Amino acid sequence: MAKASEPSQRSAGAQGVLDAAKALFSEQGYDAVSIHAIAERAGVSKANVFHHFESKEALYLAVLEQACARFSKLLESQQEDSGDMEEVVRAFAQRHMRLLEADEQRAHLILRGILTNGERRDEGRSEAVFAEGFLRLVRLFSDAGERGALRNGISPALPAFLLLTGNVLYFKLRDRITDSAALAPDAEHFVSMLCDLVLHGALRPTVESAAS
Amino acid sequence: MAKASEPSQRSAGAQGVLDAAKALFSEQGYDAVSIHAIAERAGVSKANVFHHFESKEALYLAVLEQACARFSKLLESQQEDSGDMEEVVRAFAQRHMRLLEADEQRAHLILRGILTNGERRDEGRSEAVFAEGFLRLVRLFSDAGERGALRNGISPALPAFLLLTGNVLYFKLRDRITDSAALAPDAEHFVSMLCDLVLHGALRPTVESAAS
DNA sequence: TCGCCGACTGTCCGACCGGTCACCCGTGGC
DNA sequence: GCCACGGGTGACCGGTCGGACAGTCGGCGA
Repeated sequence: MAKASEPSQRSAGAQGVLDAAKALFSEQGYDAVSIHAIAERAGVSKANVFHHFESKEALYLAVLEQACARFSKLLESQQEDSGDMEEVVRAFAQRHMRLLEADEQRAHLILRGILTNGERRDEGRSEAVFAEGFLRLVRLFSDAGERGALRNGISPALPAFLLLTGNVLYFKLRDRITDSAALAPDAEHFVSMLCDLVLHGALRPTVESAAS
Repeated sequence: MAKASEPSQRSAGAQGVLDAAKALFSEQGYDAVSIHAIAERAGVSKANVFHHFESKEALYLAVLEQACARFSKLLESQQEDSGDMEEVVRAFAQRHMRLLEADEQRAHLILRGILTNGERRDEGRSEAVFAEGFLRLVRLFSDAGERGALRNGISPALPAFLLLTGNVLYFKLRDRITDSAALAPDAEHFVSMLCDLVLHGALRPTVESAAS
């Protein structure tokens, strides 16, 4: 049977189930979604879902795996050799945000996997794709630290952490903050401002950055 | 019946159910926890749970309400009139982190309510307790901005956002980062470093902060 | 033409879900 | 002695869950 294999190219029916499951899981979470609901949304019978995936858990894992794989692929296709490190960091953060916004279901799915700890249903896959971006950013700041560009007492992991979690939480919460306290007019402005603050807060001042 | 009232002083049995529910909800989420499991943990019968709370949803809400009320009370009991604003911010963030750590179940419960959007089971209560701290911090930075202490292009909401979300995500993820990339030896160091970065990144440099 | 195979379905199952109900029991007031 | 009452219980309800299974159908290679 083709259930356990991973041809990365599913049959049309299986992909339809996968898409329906992705939509529902991403917005309601694992427990709140029934196989019946997935089948209905995909326009197939419930039994057909089990024909393509051997269990609900396996289906969830397949959905998440596909999401992580695509996100990861897009993330690592980002080159980062364009001159000075400030620009590299800004470009990275900006593209990271665009990656989140490119497929909101995918992003919410992965974030759900990271933020709902304990359950361990995803076998750490969503965590891994987060760590991937995180470690790349850490390396950038770590290199800067070895060049003496980091301020004293700042761990290289901190600005990396703030950049990523800032992006992620802005993405998750933006529609619930907008009016109470204006954070930013849109995502691009937010990322720009975020980079500005974090870079200025983490890096040792240079000569040309004397102006505020 | 005492079900709908809110005497804030439950009977011993009811509080036992409430405590068991808090523990389970906070670590598994609403859907994954059954009344049976709550009853078993509380050492009472399932029917007894319904004797004290009229539905599962009402029980969840009661748990969350108690958690939010206590967190909110502790949060607003923090005075913040101790000299210069840097120290006020540092103290605020430090106490905010201690508030998270003081009762991890409570913190996870509230964070779950904030991060699992959409479902709207909590009627926005956990969101409100987050906004409470957020708006207080925003006001601090907003005042600083009016005194001209904020760097150009920095919205007062941004440092407030970073401080709170930094705390929260460190709290949620710390045990899954520790070895891969050292973020901080402990929570107190993290908060200290976080404040350092955010304040330095948000505030206009003063004369005595010329040293890195 | 036939047989096979994979996609797909209707139907059924046991388990468990949230919730109800009649009932029991210890205690305090009369 | 007796009754009212609130905490607590076991048995039970309808419904839904994830999952199993036998079987139908259409296409395709021999």
